Amino acid sequence: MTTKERIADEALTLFSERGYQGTSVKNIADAVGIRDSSLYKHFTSKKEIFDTIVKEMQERMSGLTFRVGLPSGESRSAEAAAYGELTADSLCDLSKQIFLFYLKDDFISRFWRMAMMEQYHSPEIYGVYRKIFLEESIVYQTELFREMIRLGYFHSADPEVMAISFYTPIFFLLTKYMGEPEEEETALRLLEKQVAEFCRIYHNQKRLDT
Amino acid sequence: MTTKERIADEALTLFSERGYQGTSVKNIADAVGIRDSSLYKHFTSKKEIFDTIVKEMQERMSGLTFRVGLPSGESRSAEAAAYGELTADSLCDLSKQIFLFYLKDDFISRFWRMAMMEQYHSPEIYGVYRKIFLEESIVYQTELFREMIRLGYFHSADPEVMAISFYTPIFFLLTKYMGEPEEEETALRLLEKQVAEFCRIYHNQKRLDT
DNA sequence: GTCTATACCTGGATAGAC
DNA sequence: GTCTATCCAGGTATAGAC
Repeated sequence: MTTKERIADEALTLFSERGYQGTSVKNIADAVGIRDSSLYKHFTSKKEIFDTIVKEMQERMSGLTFRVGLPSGESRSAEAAAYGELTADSLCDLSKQIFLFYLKDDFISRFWRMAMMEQYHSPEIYGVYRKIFLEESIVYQTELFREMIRLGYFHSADPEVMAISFYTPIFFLLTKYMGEPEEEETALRLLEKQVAEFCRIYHNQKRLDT
Repeated sequence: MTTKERIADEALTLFSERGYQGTSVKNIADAVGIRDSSLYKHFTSKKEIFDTIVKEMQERMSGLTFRVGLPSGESRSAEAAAYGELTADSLCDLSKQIFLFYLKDDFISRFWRMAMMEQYHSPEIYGVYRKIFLEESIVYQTELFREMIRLGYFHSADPEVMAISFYTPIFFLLTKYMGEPEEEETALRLLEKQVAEFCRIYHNQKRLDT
């Protein structure tokens, strides 16, 4: 890890804990173990460190067609088919994986926290935050459920309603337990109950026998 | 409105737009139309202004047993009975009222925005924010659905799952459309669909005929 | 590429006249 | 209770030696 990378990394940690304005260049330099003035050999300004972090997140998110847990490169109908093979139990596991990915991935979780705090201070982070956590997930899952219904894996229903029903509890629990890692078990138990109910309502058991 | 109240009011507006640290005492004084030094005749510090706002919110929230739209003073089973009389349509109206209350009430919406940004900077606001927007709503609605199931207004189901299913879309849509007031119609349309589906799943139509 | 030293500014807060 | 004047701390950023 180069010094430049270490600066960005420590900055993200501090930004996610104290906010952008609550973090001084000296705080970052201290965390890295250099003098604040030395930091300007790597970045021209504090703002540039912030921008670099945002850019890094954008790249990670476009590289990773994650969204719902699958590697990129596959077509939506291929993904839908893969999901369709899932039993209710493994759909539950999947939701937990998504939940824990956002909660535990060092970069993502720190970025989420920072973005939540800073979304109204810069138009750029406002856009990135909303795109990733509020819009793309819903759009993507809507298309996925639409496809899965078409293929007969789920009962016929409004796919957008399904996407919102599936995603909003995950979103809520992430928001709620992001600040309380020790309550992770509680969150997972609640999530489990929600997904079980979701499956009870929408999942087409019969399709599994064909 | 006294000068002291105007200071707190303008401060809340600025805090909700730029954050606590992003707002200077001079910014607040300018908005009120006095010099920054004069402000210290009303508050001993910037922090005290912030604390006053938090306290005000706490008082509003305890005075108003709002939570789901009913005036305080009635017992839970009385409330449940009142809700039970609702048709699916009026339950939908109710959810919109809750949504619009949080979104449109000047004080609440500014406070929400500020709290979202500042939750990790002061333990006190962390507590208040989570209590109001993440915990109390769920706890309260869980008890309410439990009662309504007992009275036969809803099908038998896990009341906590119902509360989460009912509240998390509202929470998500609030988070999403808080920054985009011009998209209010979109949000209401989505909310309507969610509540209709919720009623389709859980509401006991037969009970309405008794 | 790191250091010391420093310039420059803004922000929070106080003193004291009116 | 508002003003002017002022203090002091801390923050961003630059210059120049090593």
